[in-house]
Amino acid sequence: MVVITKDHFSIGQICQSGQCFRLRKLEGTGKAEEKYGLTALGRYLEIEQKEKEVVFDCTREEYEQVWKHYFDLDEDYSRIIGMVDERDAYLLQASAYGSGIRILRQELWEMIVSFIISQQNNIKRIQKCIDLLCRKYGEEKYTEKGFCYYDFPKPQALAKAALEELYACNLGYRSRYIHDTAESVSRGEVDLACLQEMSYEAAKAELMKLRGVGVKVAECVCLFGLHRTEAFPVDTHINKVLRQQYPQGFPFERYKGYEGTLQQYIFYYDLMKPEK
DNA sequence: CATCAGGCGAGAC
DNA sequence: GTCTCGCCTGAT
Repeated sequence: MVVITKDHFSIGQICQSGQCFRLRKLEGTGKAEEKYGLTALGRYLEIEQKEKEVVFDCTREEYEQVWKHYFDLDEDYSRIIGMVDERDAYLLQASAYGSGIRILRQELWEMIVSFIISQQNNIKRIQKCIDLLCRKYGEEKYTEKGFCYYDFPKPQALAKAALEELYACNLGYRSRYIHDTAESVSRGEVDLACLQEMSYEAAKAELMKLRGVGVKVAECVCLFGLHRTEAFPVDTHINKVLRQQYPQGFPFERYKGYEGTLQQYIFYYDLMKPEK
């Protein structure tokens, strides 16, 4: 057990922010007891959200070596929120509302597949699709306590899948995209290892060579899979907010390097705030 | 029944 | 280069 007491860190908000589709609230836990399960990096982790602290069910060593980095706990998010223009009432409200969100450092390949699936789709169904893919094509593993979980499938495993089988995973027309993208990556036509070293624009262009990856998906992959926090994915929610709240244009210049973090606050606020 | 969910690709111009 | 359209599928 590792107990973390840190500002701007809410597992519940991260879970609902829709950046990680394999962080789930465990059934049967309510307001009094909020427990979450996360499958990532070939591991399974249980996390409990308490009033002012987050409890990781792992050793101090695993926390220091793996999860601290994964949850971006070295970044000071109060500094980012503090950058918000005092006169920008909307952004002040949005960033305060989702102040416990962090930009996770997730796995690149998983992000590519997950955000291809996300297009014209809703979070619930996206999670279901990913569950099915993991069960069918991911490696089956067990925790020390005997809990069964599945790794995210490798590119080669998905490239081998028949198109009909992908349709059976509820992917719909995205089946073709997943199939072709898995082939491109497993053949090395797009080298994922190189992306880390590339500039943001170059990495984005490289990702867009993959079928089913357009501007929006590429930006999500850059933000969540490469931790390029300058990426600012514009989807239907963000588009609506930009039209309604920023008819003169969003002040991107002011927030250079942190656009993606603000995008998450705006997205989450628009998605979650009561009575729209 | 129509519309929408964190869009994209193909084709027309 | 920009614009339009069709697309799997489940929820409302």
